[in-house]
Amino acid sequence: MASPSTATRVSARRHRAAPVPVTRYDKRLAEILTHATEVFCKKGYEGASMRDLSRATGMSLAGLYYYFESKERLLYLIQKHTFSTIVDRLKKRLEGVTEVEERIRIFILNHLEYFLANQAAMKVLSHEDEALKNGFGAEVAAIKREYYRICVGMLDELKRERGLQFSTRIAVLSLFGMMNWIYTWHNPRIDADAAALAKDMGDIFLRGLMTSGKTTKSK
Amino acid sequence: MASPSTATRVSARRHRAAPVPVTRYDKRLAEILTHATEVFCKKGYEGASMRDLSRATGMSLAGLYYYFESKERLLYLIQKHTFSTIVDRLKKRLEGVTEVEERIRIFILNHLEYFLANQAAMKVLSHEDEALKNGFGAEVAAIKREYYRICVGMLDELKRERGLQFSTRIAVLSLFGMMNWIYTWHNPRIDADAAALAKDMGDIFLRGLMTSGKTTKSK
DNA sequence: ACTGAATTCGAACGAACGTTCGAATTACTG
DNA sequence: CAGTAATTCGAACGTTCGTTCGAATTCAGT
Repeated sequence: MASPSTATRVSARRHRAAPVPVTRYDKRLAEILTHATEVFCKKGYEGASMRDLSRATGMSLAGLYYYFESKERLLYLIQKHTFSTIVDRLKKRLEGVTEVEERIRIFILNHLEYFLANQAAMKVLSHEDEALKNGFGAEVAAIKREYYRICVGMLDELKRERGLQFSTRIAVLSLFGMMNWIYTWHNPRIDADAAALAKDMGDIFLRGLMTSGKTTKSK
Repeated sequence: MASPSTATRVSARRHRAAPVPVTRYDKRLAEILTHATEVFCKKGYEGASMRDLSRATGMSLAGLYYYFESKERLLYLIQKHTFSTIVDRLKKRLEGVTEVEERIRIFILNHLEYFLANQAAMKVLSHEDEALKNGFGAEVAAIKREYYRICVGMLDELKRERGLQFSTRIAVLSLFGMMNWIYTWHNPRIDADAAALAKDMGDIFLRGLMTSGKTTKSK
């Protein structure tokens, strides 16, 4: 029998950093995902055809369907992998860091670094947000919610710790807006790198919040 | 002979607030644009079919082509009209206002008010940014550049007047990010209105810039 | 070198796409 | 009310879409 095509297997288990077999299948799938990401980025999910993907990957139209069962599932695989990776990296970076402001700075830096290093994937993630139908969309939305809540937690802590007053929801979503909008304008030839951008945006955002207290500075 | 279909006419002249004839043609076109905006917003430009538009407007598939010669030109009409309107309103509101900070506040308020009052149109404008091919895209891009430059001018003035230090480009694009991202999250049932949002975002942004002097953080 | 499983392919499917065209209908003017 | 222009439509066009399927090819283990 052939045709796995569910692409859920990805070489069996994933828990507890096993050697990770990285079968032929996995490598090929990863290649396809990379090329597909580029195409989706350039033409949009709806605007990209399976024939475009076939051309970009060098694989026949029918051959692609050995690796995933539908175009929508392909987008799901890209989004799921991209978002999971960024969340995982964030958690690793936050380990052991307790100071609130530094945690928020790390959050911003992690986001922007990954964003710029994987521009195509992040554009697909941001731009094709609503492209997945009910079934597939739910799982990606769950990861997004987790990511969102991490940021909410940080800002709530900052608020409590320094007695500030602002709407956490608006603040978080404003921050996401600043960062995610990058995919519409960032030009690696003229714009600064992730670290510099993270500093600038972090300055604007944090200083903006920090002077928002109703309390007069008592010190 | 029939079929204007260029849709450039829009009842002849437009300069100098004439009575504006508002012909039958103009009214019908405006109706179609409204419905089309809704459809593009819901399904995306590529994802929306001419048959979807036919259903939404109640007009036959062929009938639509009496008002515009292609789907792309329809998107162009929507974007051009939306963007021109927001720029016009901004200029009117800025007349006579000289204080820098107030001008920036007006800029933010104008943007958010129009954004929330015309959510569908603004989402189509933001989201389908790259959908127009060379010919059509250039004109919309020109309006966008003008809008962008207005904001750059304000921030440069703020910078000079108060002796601040920050990258105008990053600041402007961060502000646009904050504001434009709204289309991905704003829920009229739970979120505040434009005025409140403009205040919150204006506070974060302006205070963030204002304390951006050379001064190091005071611990 | 042989063999069964894993991978790839050419060719085709029906459906949906954007667009066209001549005829039919509706609205306006005299 | 007639006649002309403005508007709308049904039906079809050629293309391209996502997907399928059986056969062909390549790979891994003996």
